Amino acid sequence: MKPPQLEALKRIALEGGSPGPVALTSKELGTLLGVSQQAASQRLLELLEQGLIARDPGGRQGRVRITAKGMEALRREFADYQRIFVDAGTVVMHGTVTAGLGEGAFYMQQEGYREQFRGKLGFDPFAGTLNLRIEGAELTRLELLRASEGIAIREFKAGGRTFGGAKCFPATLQKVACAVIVPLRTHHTDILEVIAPVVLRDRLGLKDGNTVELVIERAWPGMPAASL
Amino acid sequence: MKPPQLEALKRIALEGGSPGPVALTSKELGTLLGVSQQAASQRLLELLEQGLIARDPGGRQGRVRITAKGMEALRREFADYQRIFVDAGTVVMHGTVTAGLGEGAFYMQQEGYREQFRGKLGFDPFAGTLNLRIEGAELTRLELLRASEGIAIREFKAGGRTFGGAKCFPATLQKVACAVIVPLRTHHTDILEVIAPVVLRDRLGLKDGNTVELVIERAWPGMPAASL
DNA sequence: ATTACTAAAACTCGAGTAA
DNA sequence: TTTACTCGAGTTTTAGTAA
Repeated sequence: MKPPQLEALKRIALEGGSPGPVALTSKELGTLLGVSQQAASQRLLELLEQGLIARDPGGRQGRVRITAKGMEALRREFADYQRIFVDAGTVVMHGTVTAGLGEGAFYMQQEGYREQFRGKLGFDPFAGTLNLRIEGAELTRLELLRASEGIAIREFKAGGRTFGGAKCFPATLQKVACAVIVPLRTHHTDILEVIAPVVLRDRLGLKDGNTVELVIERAWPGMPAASL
Repeated sequence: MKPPQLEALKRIALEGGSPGPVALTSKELGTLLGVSQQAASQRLLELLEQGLIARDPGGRQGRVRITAKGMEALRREFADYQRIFVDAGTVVMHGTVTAGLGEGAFYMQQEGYREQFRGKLGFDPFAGTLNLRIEGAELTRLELLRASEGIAIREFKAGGRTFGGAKCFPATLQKVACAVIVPLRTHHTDILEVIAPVVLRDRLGLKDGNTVELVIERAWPGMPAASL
């Protein structure tokens, strides 16, 4: 299907052509598309020929509905946009460097976590985390991340208490490889914790209040389906 | 933006142009779009001129990324498709006529429900429900319905027990006006209950195992925003 | 290799108009 | 009213080719 035809089909759908039928003359469609009545008539004939729409048979003219085949075509298009906005393998987020309370370092000292990071991320993390505050519209992406699978970090027991499970995602912070950690028992905050084999603050000269760009890998080819 | 330009922008996004940049020559883009290298080059120039994409400045040529403005345009398009598939006012579902356990009739005899149906749906329902089993992909639409507002039916007490709240949606079953009832305390089943002023089984000659098409009104102009 | 210009071919559009 | 035909004008595309 050619782009102008797709545009027309989408327009008909937006006007209520599915499950339809909807009253829509070629003149009206032309106005909606910003083309002449003749051009709109042409589009309708093309869509008709491809079996993407049907015209009300016995009834009066000017009634159009989208066929199952037409809806299929639109759904394929919808899936493309979902890939772009929802299922994108890479998520970009901007965060403001924020002082943590030091708990990050406490957790990162636990050998139960460290051995998992070494094995699953391929690096030995520095015993501390960089806290990034996420704002506004990008909080949606944090939700997307929480809903994603990631690399599982098991819970474990040590020193008479339980350390909860988490998941992490490989990421890049200004060209430095790192990882984002999302606790499973999530305390819905706007803070994202980043670990790396180096001291990110020193390496990148970061100070509280600086804004950085983080590229997170949500999904990747050959991603282990089950790492639990 | 003209349809062919939108098509090209979407293609670039699918190839990873956001946050990009992605390596994409005009020849490759042409192949992906089914047009010549020259036409693809033309598209890139048009998109560039509108500020929808940017080319990698200092670096080697053939690297493209989509700008914030370009992503905005794609998001508008995405929103259109969401309107078509997610927010559509009318939901069409197919169901298989199924024998109920008779509880439907018990509930439909309660005056506490009947008076609400009379007032809010505008018809006096027959004291029984038609059970439709929903299958496969259409279960998603059932979820959509459960997430929709609908017309609220309040809970009430009678005979020493509490009858739970529900919501209902005006619907049409093979040209007969009816309504779909969704209990608030939903027992996530694949059964949809339909009520009508007539005995649907008799009126339409339905038998267990028949498949029928149900057109449900999820939203309508002038819909009461709050009926709770 | 790449991008993008020119010129001709191929389309698409809208005005006029028939049915 | 409406749809959809023809035809000239304008636009887009492609091949060839320069940079």
